Amino acid sequence: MEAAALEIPVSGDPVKGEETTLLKFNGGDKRGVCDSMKVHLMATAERSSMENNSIDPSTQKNQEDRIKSAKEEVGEVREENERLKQILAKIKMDYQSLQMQFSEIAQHEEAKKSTDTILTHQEEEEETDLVSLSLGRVSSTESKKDDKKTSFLSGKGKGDEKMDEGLALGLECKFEPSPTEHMMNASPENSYEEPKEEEPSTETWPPSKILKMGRSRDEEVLEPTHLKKARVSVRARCDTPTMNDGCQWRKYGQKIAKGNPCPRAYYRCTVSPSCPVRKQVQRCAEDTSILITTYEGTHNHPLPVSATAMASTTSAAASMLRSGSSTSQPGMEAFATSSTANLHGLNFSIPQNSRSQQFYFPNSSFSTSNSHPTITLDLTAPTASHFNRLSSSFPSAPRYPATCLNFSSSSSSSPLDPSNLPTSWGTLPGYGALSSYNKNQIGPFNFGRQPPSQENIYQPYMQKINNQAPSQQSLTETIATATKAIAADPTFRSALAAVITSLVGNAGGAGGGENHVKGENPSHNLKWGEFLSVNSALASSHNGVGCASSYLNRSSSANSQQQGNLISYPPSFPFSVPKSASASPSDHKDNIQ
DNA sequence: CGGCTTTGACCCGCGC
DNA sequence: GCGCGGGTCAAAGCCG
Repeated sequence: MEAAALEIPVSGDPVKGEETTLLKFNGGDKRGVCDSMKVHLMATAERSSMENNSIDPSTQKNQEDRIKSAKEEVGEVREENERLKQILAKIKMDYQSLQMQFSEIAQHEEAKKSTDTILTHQEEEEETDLVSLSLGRVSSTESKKDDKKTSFLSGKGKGDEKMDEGLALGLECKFEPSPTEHMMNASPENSYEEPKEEEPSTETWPPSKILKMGRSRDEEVLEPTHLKKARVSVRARCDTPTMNDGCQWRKYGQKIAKGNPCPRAYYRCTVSPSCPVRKQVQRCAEDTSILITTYEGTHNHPLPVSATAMASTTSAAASMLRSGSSTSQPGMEAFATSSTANLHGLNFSIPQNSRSQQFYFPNSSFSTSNSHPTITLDLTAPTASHFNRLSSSFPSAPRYPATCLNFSSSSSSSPLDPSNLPTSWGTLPGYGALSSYNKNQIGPFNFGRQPPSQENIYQPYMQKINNQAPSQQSLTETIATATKAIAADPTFRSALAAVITSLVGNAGGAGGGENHVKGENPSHNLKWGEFLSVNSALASSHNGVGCASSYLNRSSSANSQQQGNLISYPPSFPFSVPKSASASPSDHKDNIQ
């Protein structure tokens, strides 16, 4: 507030040449005015009292005049004070209004920048081969913040967040192999490109594809070197050595890769002897709680229903990757721009010429390294901290994915929460404070564990397990989101339509996949809701450890009533219950019955 | 005993 | 051509 200084000449009798006193005060300060008046009056009184010693009628008149003048001055000062107060009030109001306007403008700017920063961040990520792709995982708080942006998509209550989260992943990335690929492979390049689907969501494999999928090296050699199999990398927080994607894997090697002290394990699909699919599992060096699973190749056999979720997800991602690398950029750009808000984000990095073009979708990313185009599904980082992946997302970010399957997080009531862990977990060597275990629990994205031998390599890292919580969105919300995305982006309509079809059409999880070679999973015969419910029950009764499965289980039981309500959710992630995370054949021996 | 994991060796591609 | 690193093989060991 400005100081309006008033100088009030307080003069004595001019005639007598009395000294003049200047009273200064701040206009807005009422107290200052009063004090000034006091001073003035006191000075006047003193003079009058002194002058009274030599009483003189004429001087008395002068004193009275002075008093009057002083009173007048006081009145003037008061008026001035009032004026200044008014001015001050005006200034204050103006300031407040300007402040509000500024805040509004700032908000608008941030909203605009949110999309701009996307591109900026993508440039940052060009340095890496694998660009993070977080499928909408957002913290609970962040998700609320993002509600503004995505509210038009979701428009759903909080209660359903959990379920949607699991489904969101499917919606965002799950594609029915056939329709999606047909669409995506429209470009000439794709005609001979190796299928990137890691795990097809359905059994409907195009014959041509199956023929392509030879495991023999001879066939692979035929592939153009520059078009090696695309890879789909899934980053997820998981306390278990590998995440259970529902498929059967056999470990055939392990190496210490450069730049990461954590060993990289190599698995191959054992569902079919000739299945060419490989996967690599490695912990993130910067955040060992994050498990990076990279899929390569395409299954040449029907998949268990439990494996279709991840298969669909990776398939969709791979399809997008291929599409992005082969189709015209405008298409992808359109997809990116229109889907950014709707689909919780995919970050596409599509090299064009020497420089990669990236299209940001908050939680997902595409990138193509030289020989292995890779798409990373980052299920670890909140959308907002997408670019803080690897390191910052874990410690700081609330672990409440808003839109995706929650691979890594668990709520306070999560199975990973010590308070909820089976008591027997307390002493499991590989899990720090955790303990022994019995069986894996069934469930979608069941991050199963591996035998102790394999867990050993991760023992040091298991100690970082933290309590994490899932947050999921409703199926309807997700579908609404996808629907809007479709509406918004013509180039991606088909793909998302396929996704939705796959999600909804598969509801009930009937048939589809076949049970594992070894060990039947009774839950396969259950509908989605039943599946979840059963899983919940099993989780509690068998000391289940699965990551995502437990989350979904929980969400299922949370949204419904324990095991009571059987919500028929699409079997996006109906994974089986392997004993080990790798879901190896042997693992299924111990499938929960 | 069968099957899986482990792990060192080997192969291959790539960059210098 | 050489070295490095990624990926795979396969024998040995382990486990149920």
